[in-house]
Amino acid sequence: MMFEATILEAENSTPLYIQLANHLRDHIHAGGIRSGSAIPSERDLCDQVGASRVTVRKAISRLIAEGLLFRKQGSGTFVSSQIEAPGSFLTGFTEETDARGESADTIWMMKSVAKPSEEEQVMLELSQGELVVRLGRVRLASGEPLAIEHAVIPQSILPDLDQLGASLYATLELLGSRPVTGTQKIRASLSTATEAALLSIDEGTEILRIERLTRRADDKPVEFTRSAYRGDRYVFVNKLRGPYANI
Amino acid sequence: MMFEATILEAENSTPLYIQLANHLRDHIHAGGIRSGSAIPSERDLCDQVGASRVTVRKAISRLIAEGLLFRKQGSGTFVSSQIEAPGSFLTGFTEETDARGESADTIWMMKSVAKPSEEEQVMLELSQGELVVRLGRVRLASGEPLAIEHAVIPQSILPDLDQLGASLYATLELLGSRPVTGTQKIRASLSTATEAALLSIDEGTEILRIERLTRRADDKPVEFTRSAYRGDRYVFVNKLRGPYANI
DNA sequence: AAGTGGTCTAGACCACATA
DNA sequence: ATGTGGTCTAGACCACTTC
Repeated sequence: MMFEATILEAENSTPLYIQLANHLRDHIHAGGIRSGSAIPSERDLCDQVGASRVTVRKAISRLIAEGLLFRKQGSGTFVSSQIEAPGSFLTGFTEETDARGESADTIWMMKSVAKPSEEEQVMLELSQGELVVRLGRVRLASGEPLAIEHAVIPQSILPDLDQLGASLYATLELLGSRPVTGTQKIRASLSTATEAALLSIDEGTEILRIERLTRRADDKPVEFTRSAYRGDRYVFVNKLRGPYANI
Repeated sequence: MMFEATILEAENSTPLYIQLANHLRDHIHAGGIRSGSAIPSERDLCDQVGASRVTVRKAISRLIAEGLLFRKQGSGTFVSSQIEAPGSFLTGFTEETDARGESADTIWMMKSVAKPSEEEQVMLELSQGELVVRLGRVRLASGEPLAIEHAVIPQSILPDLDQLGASLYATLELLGSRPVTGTQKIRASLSTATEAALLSIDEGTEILRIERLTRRADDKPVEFTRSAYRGDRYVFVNKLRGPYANI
């Protein structure tokens, strides 16, 4: 592989290391480097793109954080063998379903501004009197009901319900409230009569319940979502990565 | 807060940025800085400990990856408000149970070297004829059965069963095969008769099934574990972090 | 011995926040 | 205006892998 010095534009407001990471990612995805093969050494990349080694390492670290590359000291930096999707994170239902090759649909049950419950007030760290947006949805995969989702968002974060597009996460990103951390609680349970009706299953069938609280970089809670997934059709897949994969 | 230049030892083989991260973490946990308060600026830390800014930033990035700190551009670096446990990762049953303040116990059902099943051969990417170590355990929390775990490890990674201490993960770390990435599949299900007997529950009760494959930094599979948790007592808690929290 | 990633320095300029 | 984090450079030495 050989990059040209011209691929990085100093005038571009995007940091050099992100530009370089994007170029490398594109090149690898385009088949420029096979899985298991080494990318050029850090010093070679410095020469090729005209950047310092710190910058090159930062670009590589980003792709390592995504799971696309891994380093071997004294040997080189290599393309991971993973078949998996690239480093999306904190994905919503739509992205996840698309990634599995299924079509995602939504039946809206609720979309309103309301007073928070006591629990929601605590979870979302709301100030007295602050309102919330409630989103109730039945989620379909390949045309069949798969999950019930009930999301609660502080109104201060999503002041206008009309701003809400197809994807909640895409909307939040646009509004500068992209969630970057969170906590999920997952447990096995049995379906209630209401859930059974909405999901077209029998009452008392196994259900996977997921409770998710996500936060912005400044730790402000963004979204509290409770979901109930059909236990017979849904498997929660979870990629693990140690905190020090990159640093 | 004021650090002394003497806290960092150049002769120590531990990198400076890790020494500094450890000192900062200890200082914060000892109550030296309250949640929400700012730590000293990066340049101040440089002066105080006699390190370059790159090194100081790397130390801080590590603590951000752990979730202990967060940065606000133009403003400062602050201690996160979380009450949660520090940044352990890919935790095993023992660590997790301890963290909840419960006592963890184990009843061994199996500890042997055996031929892998076809599925295990594929999952663990074994070469022809390679054997595996099987560990079958009932896990107790506060004296009551909580889960059944069945772990499979390539014999090449754990050649001597006597090396196995109380914690599988601690042993793997010692052997240089610390898992750093992995994939988990979680689903809701109902207990079989055998599981019900082992867990002291009724047959057909809700069960949370977890399947986990972990890998080393060089992508070699380390451990394939299937677990069955009592649905009425166990909640799987999962912290989320975007890939770019640090870089 | 040569090449690779791992660590580290001492500067510099920019964008943003706070006052 | 000052201080903060965000980016970037051009070197250096070390530890490890490979030949």
